[in-house]
Amino acid sequence: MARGKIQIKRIENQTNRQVTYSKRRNGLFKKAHELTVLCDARVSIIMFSSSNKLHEFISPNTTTKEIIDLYQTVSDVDVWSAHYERMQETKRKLLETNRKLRTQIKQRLGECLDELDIQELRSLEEEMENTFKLVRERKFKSLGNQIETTKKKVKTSSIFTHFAFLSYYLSQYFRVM
Amino acid sequence: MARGKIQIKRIENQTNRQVTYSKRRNGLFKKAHELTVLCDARVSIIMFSSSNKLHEFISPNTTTKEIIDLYQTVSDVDVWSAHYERMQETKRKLLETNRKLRTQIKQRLGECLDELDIQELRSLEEEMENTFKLVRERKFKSLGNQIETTKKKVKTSSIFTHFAFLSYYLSQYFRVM
DNA sequence: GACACTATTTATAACAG
DNA sequence: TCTGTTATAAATAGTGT
Repeated sequence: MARGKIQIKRIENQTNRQVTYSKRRNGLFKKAHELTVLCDARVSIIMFSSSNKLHEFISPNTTTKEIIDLYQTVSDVDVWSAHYERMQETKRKLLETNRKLRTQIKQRLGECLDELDIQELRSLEEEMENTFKLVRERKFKSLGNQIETTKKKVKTSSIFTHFAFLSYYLSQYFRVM
Repeated sequence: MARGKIQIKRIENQTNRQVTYSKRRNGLFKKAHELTVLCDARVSIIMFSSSNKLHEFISPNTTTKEIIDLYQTVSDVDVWSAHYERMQETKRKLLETNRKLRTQIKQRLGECLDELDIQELRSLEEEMENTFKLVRERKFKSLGNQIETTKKKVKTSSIFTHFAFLSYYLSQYFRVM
């Protein structure tokens, strides 16, 4: 018997609370099911008891995941938004950085030079000149290393192989100079 | 009046269905609220009407996100991972692209040349040489444009300004040659 | 469409076994 | 702790405004 009007406030007695939780949970789920059938709706109920026990209801012919995905799509107060926005921002910045890097590379390939003013062209020219020298030196050094290695290998390699490399080296050497 | 036992089956009349949906939804939310207070529980209800309208209930002092996060932790249903993984993958790829672009630029600044073999050095050398020429030509052309502009402006500019620019132009010209 | 009424059904708090 | 009973509160279908 519901003796006296129910006061809606926390049931302090642990046992009564537990019993009421169980009963009302069933009631709630029953109502949810009726609503589903009567009104052709989809309902997801997720609940945690005071002891953090999970109970859920989900309308037949759907899944909780489906409902949550839809919820995410439809609702503006997007539970995922904090993460999502942050990642979107990161992605945006990375794309922007990549774009700038690509422009730099293009300019170092002689493209998009129109965008540069005379000062920028001068810097770039100087930079290219320096790097060109560095690369040339490096290549020369690399060739030097190779000929050293070849000298050491010469005893075990055929005179033909040795000669072939020497020819290549010399051609590169004069190309470089 | 609830005249006659309610049959739990879809209400075919569109209007009645809509009304019942609204009424029962309120009833359900009220019950959920009572359960929250009486039993110290947390409840999340997400529902979609037959016309895909979203309605939700969430216990006070919590958020839908919290409940869903907890739900995900406790149950095995993996709600966000699909989205999350996809974005992580995108980010990873962008960072990788970014890294490669930076390496290319460094090499075009004469750094990190150790990583290149002789063939790569040769390509790079050639590329640098070509670009250097392009940049030089471009600068020369840019200077040419400036002197043209200056010629046209000469009537309205002082002879001093004109002479000063010409000196600069000539210094650049001989620098370029 | 929202609200008011009301006969009835339904849910349930307190209690009992 | 659970299951059942029951007096009573609450919900609500159908109707009217």
